[in-house]
Amino acid sequence: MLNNIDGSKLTIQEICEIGKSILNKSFREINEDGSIITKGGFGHFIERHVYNITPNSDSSPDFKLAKTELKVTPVRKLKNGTYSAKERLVLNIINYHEELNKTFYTSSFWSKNSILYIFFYLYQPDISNLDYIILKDLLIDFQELKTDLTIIKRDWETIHKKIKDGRAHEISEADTLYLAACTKGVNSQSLRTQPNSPDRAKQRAYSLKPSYMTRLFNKEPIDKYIDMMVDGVELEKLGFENLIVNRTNKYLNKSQSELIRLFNISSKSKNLNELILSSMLGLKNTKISKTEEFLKANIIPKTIRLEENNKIKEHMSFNTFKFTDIIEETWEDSYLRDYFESTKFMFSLFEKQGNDYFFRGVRFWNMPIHDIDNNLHDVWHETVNLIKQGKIIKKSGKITRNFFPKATDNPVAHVRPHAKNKADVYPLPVPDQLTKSTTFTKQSFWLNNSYILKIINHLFSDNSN
DNA sequence: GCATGATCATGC
DNA sequence: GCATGATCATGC
Repeated sequence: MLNNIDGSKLTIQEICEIGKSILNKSFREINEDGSIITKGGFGHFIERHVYNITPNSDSSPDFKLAKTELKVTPVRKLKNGTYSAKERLVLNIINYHEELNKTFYTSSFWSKNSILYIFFYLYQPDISNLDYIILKDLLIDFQELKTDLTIIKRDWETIHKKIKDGRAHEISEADTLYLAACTKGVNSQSLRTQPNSPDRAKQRAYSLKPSYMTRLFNKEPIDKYIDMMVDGVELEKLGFENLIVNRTNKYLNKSQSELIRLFNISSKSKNLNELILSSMLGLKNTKISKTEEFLKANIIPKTIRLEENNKIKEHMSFNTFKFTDIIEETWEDSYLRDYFESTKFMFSLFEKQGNDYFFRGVRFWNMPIHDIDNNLHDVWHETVNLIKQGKIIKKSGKITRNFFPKATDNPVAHVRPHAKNKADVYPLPVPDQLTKSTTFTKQSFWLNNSYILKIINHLFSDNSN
């Protein structure tokens, strides 16, 4: 496009000026020699054809003078007209040995990615990737995003601590809020050695979570979202999760009815507890899940009720899956695995005593990789196998019995109906052996109440927070 | 009483 | 109209 420029010598202003000139253009329009784009090649394409940079794998940023890293990433348009990031933004690969003795500001993450210049293009499933359109450019200087930087710094320290502790093989994306260590390799067999442990760990790269990328892309109509007005000093000292735990601890052991009176809540709905939690955090008329921090970090609030016999009555439900989709997946790229590896939960615990439920606090949790890749994998694998064989219905009648894994079959999860009613169905890829039916009631994966109870007992066993 | 199947309530 | 979070109902 511009052959007389040298990307390595451009200033930030010049980079952005050139960047603006390719907005609303397709890759085909930018490209002049008809070259194709291979997987992951969008970045190289822009480097080569727009900025005259020869792709390399330096530890320094692409634009040397401007100390700015170039990124090109897809968004997709949802049915409701809004946009969301299609993927996490993958940054540099982590060398566990080299990162060991670094601090945040000397880390490979910071030296390469402290300033990002990002192009978002619109992904569309049925067209050639050369026809994707560049929708937007965005310059991100993390120094200027104070709250984000505080959280990202803490995220980096969380990852760093696992490396230091010889636990790189236990790293999970959901350990952290905005900055994550995602797997990056040809396959799950891309293992690397790590310091302080004989166990080999999956190759990982720093990345910005999809939820965070979605917020970056949608930054303009910011009035729709509300920051939690977290205090910078407090955030730096405690970290986001402890800050939330501390704030809500003020209301420990108060009953639901007392809290409703205190906060003047009139609703009788099922999300009552979420409204109570919002009020504890000082949010007026805003759901916690709609706040800036929860949106960026993809934290899902869940309410847990402990009964008087110290048991949890209900299992925990998740999204339904399509029988036709799940059999096309491999475990490594399955929706289920991705969901649990990248989602953090905020559990708020209410314990029953007499006729009321008493607030026992809030804890954050994400599923350990070991549970994901063992027990959860078993349930998923068994389910996929049954669908592929058309082995679904065991006994048909007023109450239908099915072959899917039960809560008693596995310590972590099981499969159960999750639908409007029995007639609310998805198509089966293979007709059911017994009934020849080509559809079946929508199902979802559920976490066993016994598993949740174990987690709760563990999370709430130390009363230091 | 528990495990599993069935369905409700809300919000977008 | 449907996804999502949550809870109810039935049968062993």
